[in-house]
Amino acid sequence: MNAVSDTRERILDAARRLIYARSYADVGIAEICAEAGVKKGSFYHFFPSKRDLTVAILDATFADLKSDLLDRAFAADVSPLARLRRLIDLTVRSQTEMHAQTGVVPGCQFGNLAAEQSTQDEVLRNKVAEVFGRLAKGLAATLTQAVAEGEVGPIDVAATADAMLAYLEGVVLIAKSRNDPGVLARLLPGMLDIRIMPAAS
Amino acid sequence: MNAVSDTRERILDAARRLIYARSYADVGIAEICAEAGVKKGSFYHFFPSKRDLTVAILDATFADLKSDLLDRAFAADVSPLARLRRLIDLTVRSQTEMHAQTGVVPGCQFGNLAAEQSTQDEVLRNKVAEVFGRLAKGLAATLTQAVAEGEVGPIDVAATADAMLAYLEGVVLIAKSRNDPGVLARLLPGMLDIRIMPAAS
DNA sequence: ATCTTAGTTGACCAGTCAGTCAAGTCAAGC
DNA sequence: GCTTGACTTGACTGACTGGTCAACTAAGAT
Repeated sequence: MNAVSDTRERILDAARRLIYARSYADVGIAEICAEAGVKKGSFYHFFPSKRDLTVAILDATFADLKSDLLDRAFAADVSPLARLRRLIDLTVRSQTEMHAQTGVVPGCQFGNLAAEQSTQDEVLRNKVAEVFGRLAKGLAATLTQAVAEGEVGPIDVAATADAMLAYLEGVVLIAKSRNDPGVLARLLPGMLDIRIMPAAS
Repeated sequence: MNAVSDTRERILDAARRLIYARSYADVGIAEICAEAGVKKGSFYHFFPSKRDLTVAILDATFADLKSDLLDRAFAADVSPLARLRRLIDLTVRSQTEMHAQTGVVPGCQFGNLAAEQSTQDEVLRNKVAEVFGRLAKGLAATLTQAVAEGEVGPIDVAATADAMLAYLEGVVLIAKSRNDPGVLARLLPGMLDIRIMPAAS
């Protein structure tokens, strides 16, 4: 037995791959264990339940998304709007690559789970909402800078961030339903023009 | 035995309600039958498989959406843009009502299924894509009129229709993940400002 | 050497899954 | 009355579900 076991990590990775490629309900514990090369009892040693595993997946997925895509997109070497452009490019590239490798547009892990589980599992719904909140916050921070730098006129920053996130999720979903990554390249740049104005008072 | 059996209809209605409230995978044939008041053998008399049932659900759902919402929204008594506004209002109202009745924002039946099944069931993916295509087509027809009547400047009509649909789906998904119908009222009107320009040539 | 603890296993549990099928019922048509 | 076809049932199939648990293993500490 190794000094540090990597079993938990193997389970998490296997589950992430399988669930992302298919869906939460379609992937069972037995399959995850087979993929990770462990037995079920080990699974339950590390994760009290399937739901707990999924919460851990969401955290790990967000952490990876942040280091692999968001931090790159939002690096301050370019203007705020250029960062949003870069976010779009990286997203298009990511989904396109996955399509090239697997034959399917997998969609967004968070959006997929939200659509599938929100009405049935309050813990998972809340967790996804939390992740969505973080994503929107990152967008809002960039928009705030864009406004301060005069790249963007006066807008409701929080609402615009939410709207951009919604648009991103929607475009990814349509691309997934058509299994055509070309949809992303065609529609996602439109995200840059989304503006929600402050309410008239 | 009645001259005309309503069993098929009862099965379809029961399945629609259950799957819309939860998810495709979370609702089993046994439960659908119990809800419809029939036995499993009857189910398989009318539907060869769960997937076939779901295709029928998509058709019935679209037909109802068309008569209950789309036809009203797109009635020609107002200008094209006003029709889009009406579509937004009706959508907000519909999801808000369902939230009031059930405590959850159920999202879009088509989007939910796309997210859950697209990578696993090619038949269902295709069917949803087809329905999305019809929805986009309706939007495109209205946009074409808006352009013709000078309400909207020159745009890529098909792309703008797709973008609007994507935005609608995304907003509904965010509202579902937050279980807050207020998101719809706040963000959905932004759909009116979405424009995808013709590619520069 | 013994104890402790983290990790692992295999067998089990009760329930559920989509689908199958022989047999039965009923109403309409001849 | 008999036949037919639409519809319905109850029991079944083999597989699978998330989760449980007693027993075991191995490494580190004492």
